[in-house]
Amino acid sequence: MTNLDQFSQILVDHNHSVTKTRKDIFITLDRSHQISMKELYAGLSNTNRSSIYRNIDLFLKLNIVNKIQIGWKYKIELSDAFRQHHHHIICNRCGKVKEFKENPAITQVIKDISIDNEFVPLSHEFSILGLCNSCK
Amino acid sequence: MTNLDQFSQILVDHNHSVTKTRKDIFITLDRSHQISMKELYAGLSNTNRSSIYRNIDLFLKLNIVNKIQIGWKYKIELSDAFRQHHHHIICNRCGKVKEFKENPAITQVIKDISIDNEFVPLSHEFSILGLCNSCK
DNA sequence: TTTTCTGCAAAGAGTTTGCATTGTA
DNA sequence: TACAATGCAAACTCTTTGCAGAAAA
Repeated sequence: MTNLDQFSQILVDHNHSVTKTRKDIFITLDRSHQISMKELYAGLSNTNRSSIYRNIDLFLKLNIVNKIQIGWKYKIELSDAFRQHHHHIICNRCGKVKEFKENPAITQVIKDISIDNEFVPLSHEFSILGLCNSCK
Repeated sequence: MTNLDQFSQILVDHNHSVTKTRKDIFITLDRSHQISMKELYAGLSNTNRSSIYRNIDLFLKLNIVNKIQIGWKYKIELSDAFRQHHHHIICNRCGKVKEFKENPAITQVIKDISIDNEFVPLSHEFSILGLCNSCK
């Protein structure tokens, strides 16, 4: 099953239509690692901005995408349902984003903290900010 | 030395004036854990929004405050220079934010990942999202 | 007194909304 | 066909900018 099939299935399961606009947005996201709203609607010039905003909103609710903070702004990326779970290393100077894989130590910390706080963890974010090899 | 003194010292050290507006903003931040821009300028009705934005911008550059993402929006909080380093547990339903202390396992992960990626880590963010005790 | 900071007003992003039209199931 | 989704235009919120006057060094 391709990512696009899986995506369509999620829409159907939640009684949403599988439209051309939605597939186009999904395909664009699937091709990029993380993308800003601006880049997204620049790359989809035939699609109205409102529709993109409405659909990203829907995708967030259905946990198809995540919103991540990069500096002052945010970007969108596909959720763990479509990509291996990972975190971000962000260069403060050039803004470049690298990814690193989830790590058992992180998983354990989340478990411990959640128990201490009587909290049900559903997701988490972890970013390391600093200077990349070429900027340091 | 109080937080306010330390704050003034940072401004002086970087050749910025210690103005009433800046002190007012700092005092408000010092009284709240994390605060949105809206709450900030609502609480400082005598101060113009532009000045608040300009000063928060300055505070970010001087590492007096941090920007943290809470759901779709961001909030501002004092940096580690003024508060014990910590992370956030955020309830997806009610939006409540709890804090938890830095943990040696996290520190170690950052060290390992940074070495692997030839990266100089300067700061990091870690948030656990899910459901709090009253919402679960 | 000189330089930096603030308030004001206006402009610019970014995002949301209502409604008529179109497309999907 | 009935309902959900889209496009369009307008409104709204959030943030930034230029400039003149006020405050800090």
